[in-house]
Amino acid sequence: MLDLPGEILEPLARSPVARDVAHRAGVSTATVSRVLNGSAGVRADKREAVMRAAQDLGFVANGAARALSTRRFMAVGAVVPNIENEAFVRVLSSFQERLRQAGYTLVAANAGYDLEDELREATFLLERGVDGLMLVGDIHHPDLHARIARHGIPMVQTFSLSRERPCVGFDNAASAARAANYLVDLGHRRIGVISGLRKDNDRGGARVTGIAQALAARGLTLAPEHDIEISYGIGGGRDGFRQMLAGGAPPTAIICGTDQIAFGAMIEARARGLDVPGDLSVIGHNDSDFAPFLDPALTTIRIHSAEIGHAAGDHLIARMQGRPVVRLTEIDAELILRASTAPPRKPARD
Amino acid sequence: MLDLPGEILEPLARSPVARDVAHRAGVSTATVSRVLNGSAGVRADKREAVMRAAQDLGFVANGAARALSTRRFMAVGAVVPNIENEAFVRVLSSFQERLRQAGYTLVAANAGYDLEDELREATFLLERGVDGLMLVGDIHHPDLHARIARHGIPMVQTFSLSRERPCVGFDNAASAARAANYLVDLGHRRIGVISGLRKDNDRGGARVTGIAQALAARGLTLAPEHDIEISYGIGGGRDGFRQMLAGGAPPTAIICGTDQIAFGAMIEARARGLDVPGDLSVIGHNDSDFAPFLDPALTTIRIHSAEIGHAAGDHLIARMQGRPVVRLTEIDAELILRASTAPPRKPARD
DNA sequence: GCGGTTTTTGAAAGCGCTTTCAGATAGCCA
DNA sequence: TGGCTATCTGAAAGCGCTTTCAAAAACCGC
Repeated sequence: MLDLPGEILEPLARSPVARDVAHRAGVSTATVSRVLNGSAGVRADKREAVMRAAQDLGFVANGAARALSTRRFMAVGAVVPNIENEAFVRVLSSFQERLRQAGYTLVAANAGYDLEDELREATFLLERGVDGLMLVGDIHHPDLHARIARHGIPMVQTFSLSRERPCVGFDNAASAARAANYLVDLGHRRIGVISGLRKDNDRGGARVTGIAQALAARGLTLAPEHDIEISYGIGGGRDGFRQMLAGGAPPTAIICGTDQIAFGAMIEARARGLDVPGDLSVIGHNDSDFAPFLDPALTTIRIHSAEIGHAAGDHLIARMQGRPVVRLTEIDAELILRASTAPPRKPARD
Repeated sequence: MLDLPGEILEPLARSPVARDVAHRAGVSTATVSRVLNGSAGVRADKREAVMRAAQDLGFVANGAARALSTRRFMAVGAVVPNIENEAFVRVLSSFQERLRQAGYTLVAANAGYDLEDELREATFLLERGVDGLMLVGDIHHPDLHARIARHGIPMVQTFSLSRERPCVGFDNAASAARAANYLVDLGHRRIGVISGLRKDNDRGGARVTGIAQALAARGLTLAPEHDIEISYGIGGGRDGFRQMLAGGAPPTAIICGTDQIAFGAMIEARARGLDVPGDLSVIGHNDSDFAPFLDPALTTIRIHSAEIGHAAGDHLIARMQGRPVVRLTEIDAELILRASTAPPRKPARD
């Protein structure tokens, strides 16, 4: 059965509880609790005795009982659109890192870009008793915030900025606009966009808006046939670029919603005999691992995922501990210049 | 404040508890519990009343209290080496899908390829009261299984097969051997391996062993200078292939621990003027999203991650519900042939 | 060695739910 | 309608921990 060194453990019949420890140490459960939670005011000898007894018995406090008693679960929930998406995974990972350090457990759920599903998953987490909640974006089911408020737990939104809610993110419109301006500065006049699904996705929407506005400010327009919305992934990028070519004069540069989409678009461009960046400049989003290794290396907007996760974690921890926080934390996205962008071969003049 | 339609809600002072619902419905908390847990034997009118009262009050049962009472947390833990790794993410995602359907919550933790850390994280989850645990691989800290046993909860290992423990996985040695045999059949004689870190990683180790044995069976050997161990990632693959070239006669084919490594190796090969697959055949592992889109498209060993996750989930759910299960589930990995492998240009004859 | 602190300590009361058990109701048949 | 059984229902006892509160013990200066 069990073979921890030194002592035969109780037959698995019942795992030890605080009372057992108290008994063995010759104190009350109150003292056991005090010792195990590090509160002061326990005489050294008793403290020792409790420690040893707990050790000997292999005592592990029952989390449910503790949670019930303290009314804190020491768990935090996160609902992200796609738990398999690299960008969200990175944020979750760094978010969890912080939580873990503070003794919290992360419980992540998948909303699949659907507000109803997001509400359902968030509700599930609330029922589980999470002490805080992380969401992505600023568009949610109308009931969601009421439900969260009802539980009286703090919430923080990530990835985009919000004027109403606590958030940690960046200005999607501004960073996409920066990419657009960069392309215009290079001499591009016909610029296209391939974004992922924009429904219920403020990030995607804001990016396109930002680009359109940036172009407008320079006297250009985002032609409808150059504004493509497709499903995520490399395949989506290929399809998207194909669609774009189907619509009249081809763009000389495109901005893509993710690096995967950009990769797909580059593949399709090459398949059509177009040179990147000679005939087509390409900009991605997220700075995926593979972005610097593509051929040509991909210019992309780097989202500082780790910082977002850390900041969101710190924010929530602070609020759960009743400390003051700033409502909005902006983590700047950064345009990483690589080889997939260049001036258009012959400056388009339309 | 809150604005659910129809009724003013209690000021957030205290969220409603079962007693409130009981009061409002004119029944006891016992009946409330019975209704909310769907147990039979409650008269229709009372059931209705309880349902409506719960609805009106926005009642959500306190998970901790329920867990304390039922002694089941309805949560399952998973400790994976790297929560950001695509292969593990996919398994976690499908694993969670199943758990979620059965009403369980997944709590995932990161072990970082370190047995001590794995033990620590698993202990943390056990303390939280998970009802089941998923691990990766068959190598663990010597104390880990004793601790799990002490909590009396079921555990399932994934990704590799085990002769001792319940598991869902595939035969890493056999599938890697298949890749090696395929290369030998193509006419390759000098075959190299670039694997990720093998310390505390039975999957990596088994794969290399499988390859070495397959080669041996065909009268070939895996030269030490062609057996490279590097850190994961595209950069690792580049470095690995560079190292391999530094050691004498270059291989005509390599098998890589992940598609990322394979991608890196291909980049390095091209940078050296080697043609893939003309001068070098490359096989990866995992069939990542980008594998079919590389140039040339990558031959790789596809791990059926979704099946592993589902099977692991089903296994654990069954055991938590006291149903019988098979101890070992093998999910075959599959060699996906693409364009990165071909016969060697001039059959090596040494 | 004594009265008056200042620490330590344990008994006991929850936390909010489930579940047992016995009593109350309803249902059924004669 | 009465008696007996089959259903329903509520009171109350936990689940295992934290925390309050008052009592006990230790400490202190004189």
